[in-house]
Amino acid sequence: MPSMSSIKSEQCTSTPNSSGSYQLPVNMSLGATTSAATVSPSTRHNVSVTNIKCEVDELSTTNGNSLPIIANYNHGSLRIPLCGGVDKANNGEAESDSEAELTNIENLKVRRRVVGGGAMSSSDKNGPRPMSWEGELSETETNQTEEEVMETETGGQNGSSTVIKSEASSLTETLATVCPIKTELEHIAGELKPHSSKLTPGYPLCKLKLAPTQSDPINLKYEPSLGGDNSPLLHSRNKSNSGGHLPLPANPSPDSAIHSVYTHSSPSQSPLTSRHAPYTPSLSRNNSDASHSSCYSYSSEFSPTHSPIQGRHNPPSGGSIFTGGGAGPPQYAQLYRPLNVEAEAQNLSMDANSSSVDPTGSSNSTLPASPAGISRQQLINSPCPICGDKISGFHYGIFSCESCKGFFKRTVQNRKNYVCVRGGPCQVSISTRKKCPACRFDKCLQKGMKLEAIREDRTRGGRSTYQCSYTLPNSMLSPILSPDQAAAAAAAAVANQQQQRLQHQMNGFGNGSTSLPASPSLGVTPNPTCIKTEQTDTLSTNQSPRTASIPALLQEIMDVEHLWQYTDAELARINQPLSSSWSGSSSTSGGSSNGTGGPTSNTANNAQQMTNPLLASAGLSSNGENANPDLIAHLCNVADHRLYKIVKWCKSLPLFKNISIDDQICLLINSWCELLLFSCCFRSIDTPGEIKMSQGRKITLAQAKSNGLQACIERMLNLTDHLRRLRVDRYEYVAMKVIVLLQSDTSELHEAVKVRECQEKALQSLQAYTLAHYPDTPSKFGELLLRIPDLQRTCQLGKEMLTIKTRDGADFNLLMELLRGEH
DNA sequence: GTAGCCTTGAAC
DNA sequence: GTTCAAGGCTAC
Repeated sequence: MPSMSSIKSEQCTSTPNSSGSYQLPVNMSLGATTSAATVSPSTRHNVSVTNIKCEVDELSTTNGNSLPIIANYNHGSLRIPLCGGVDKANNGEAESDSEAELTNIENLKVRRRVVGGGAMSSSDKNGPRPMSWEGELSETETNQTEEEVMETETGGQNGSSTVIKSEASSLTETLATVCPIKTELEHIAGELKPHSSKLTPGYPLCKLKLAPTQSDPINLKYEPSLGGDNSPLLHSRNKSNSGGHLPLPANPSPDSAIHSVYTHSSPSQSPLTSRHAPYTPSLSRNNSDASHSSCYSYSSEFSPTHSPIQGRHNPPSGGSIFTGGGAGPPQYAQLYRPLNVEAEAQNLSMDANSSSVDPTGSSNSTLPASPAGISRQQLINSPCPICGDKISGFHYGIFSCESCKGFFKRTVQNRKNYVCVRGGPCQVSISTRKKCPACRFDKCLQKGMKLEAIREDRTRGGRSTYQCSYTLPNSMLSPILSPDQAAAAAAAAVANQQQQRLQHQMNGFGNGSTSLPASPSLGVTPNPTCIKTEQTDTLSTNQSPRTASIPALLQEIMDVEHLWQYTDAELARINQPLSSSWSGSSSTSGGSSNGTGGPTSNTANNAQQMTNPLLASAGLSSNGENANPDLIAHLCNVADHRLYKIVKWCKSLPLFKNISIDDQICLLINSWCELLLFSCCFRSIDTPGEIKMSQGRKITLAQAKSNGLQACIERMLNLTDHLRRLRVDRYEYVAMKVIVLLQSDTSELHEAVKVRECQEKALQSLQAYTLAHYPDTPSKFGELLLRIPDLQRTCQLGKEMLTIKTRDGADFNLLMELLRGEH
């Protein structure tokens, strides 16, 4: 993994060319190896823009690294300096370690996607109707195990905790062999839970944990062979997991860190989703096309030995492991279409027609019924996978009872965000399903209910056409899939659930009718240059009045900007320890190093870190008067939370959602710091000479000098001055963030072209916007882009400083892991 | 808020 | 016309 430091610091003078165009600093990210990023002329997207062409020239640095320093924009001659950081040679060792770690992880990475990803393409419109038969089965066999665990958990808080650990452990073991990254997520999920419980009142992040929220046999049954943990990082974490914290490994992988926070916090980009057409966060009944190409995977309640499924149909053409002829339950494939399995583990595809089943339950095939199969009626007679009640039909993606159907409908339609007072998971049964709606909803998602099945327009009648995306449980996978494949599917199952949950959470934002914080209030000082702050909820996005001169894409980007911001409630909770009861013992991240409240670094470092621009960029900081030794850990944890916010934000971006998960992670690794610092600078536009932190706190250059942060703050001030001079408004700001995020010139990208195209769209939108709104300053677009190299260099300085300041061994979670990874 | 029953309407 | 998965209604 190239590091930022691989780019040699260099600064040039920029001048516009005679044609008025600019060279785009394409290589604004961190790659040591760069490629030409060409933004080809395009007239797409209904945006009238000047054609953009970006090319990157490479320049050999003194240490032999290829340094892209020139981007030719629109045949222009303006040479944009690319600012780098320290010489790569200075960080060669660390980088090497990082790369080695990444290589390990990369090699072990779960296969998430279908090659080609075309299974869900619109060309499959002639497929069968979705669902009808593809759905839940009896959990007769699994109930016992589940109930046993539930009984344990109902023993109280301790019991609950035990169950959670047990499940996490089980899942860890399940995934450890082949899915080290996912396993890391489990650890991080557990670690971040305390964070979350303090952070988000409406829908705590703890609910985003990857560990099953119920005692799910999916994760309990599968017991892969261990010993396949090839990740030193994972191994380290496994060993130290007992404490519930995440000790940093000796050679922490920045990739793993980002991956962890990324997938954990927002798995909305599930392998399934990644294959979909652009996915709208809204709950709309708008996917009829996609529905015809729907693929199904198993519900999570399969019991292979008690399968109620009857296989009566010819196996799909093309063949798959599910089509019979071998060991395992091939009959399942004739009724259930394991999308996730196909996508992630097998790259299989099942022909929809061939897998169709008569919705009435009557056999329409001459194939003999499977001994294990049952009719639809038998299927309906099975217990509801959520509560165990009688199944009434196929509702929102699974076979469920009427009450759970209604509950799911009410919860989604009314955008309820329940919070489990116990922190979950609570038992959900017929007798207890009313007790904890939070856990019940969790289980609905876990079992496969789909948010998109709820019709936004509340249209009645008709057949629903959403995409069904169950995840094959390991109990089903194990006989027919390799442990790798099964684990991949299990991971996808969890991710799918997380995706749904996050989606629901996102849909709840900004809606006053929910129990969530009433609105996505901005956690930072509103910028005076903000010309529009349309904070529409996702459901009403399409109906919101739009300014015609604002490109649709830009508006979409703006619409998710609230995810970047902290709510007032979040800010209040996060900042609480700064001013009151921060005792140190609650250091959620530093449990292994400073959990007792002892100092983790000296006072000087403390003071410096309190005003560290990176922490400041997180939107939170101390005023420097709080000398509590654990403040550093707290602030860094705050920065961790900021990373989570970034993840949530970026995964909701209209462009970003269509990028593969691997590339999303890569992009995020490369740009997270730039994004943070840029937001901090933008926030400070109205305070010349000061970098504005949260809640009105500011840091001046003089203060920075005393803390040894002069260089970084100076650059931040300089960048802020430019932003002020350019009168960067909020739309431009959000567009630039996306452009910074979508750097396609890192060698790690699997689909660099796709990323480049996405960036191109963002560029076009920004250009169209600036031309439309600032016709008197046609150079504004180019000048905005010119600020990105400044941002990069500033970021590099900030990271270096923070890295130096924290080399005393303190454990600061993701942020520190990222820093140690030289990212 | 829950949950059983009813109504609706697109797909077949 | 039938099916069935949506949303609606309403007693509790």
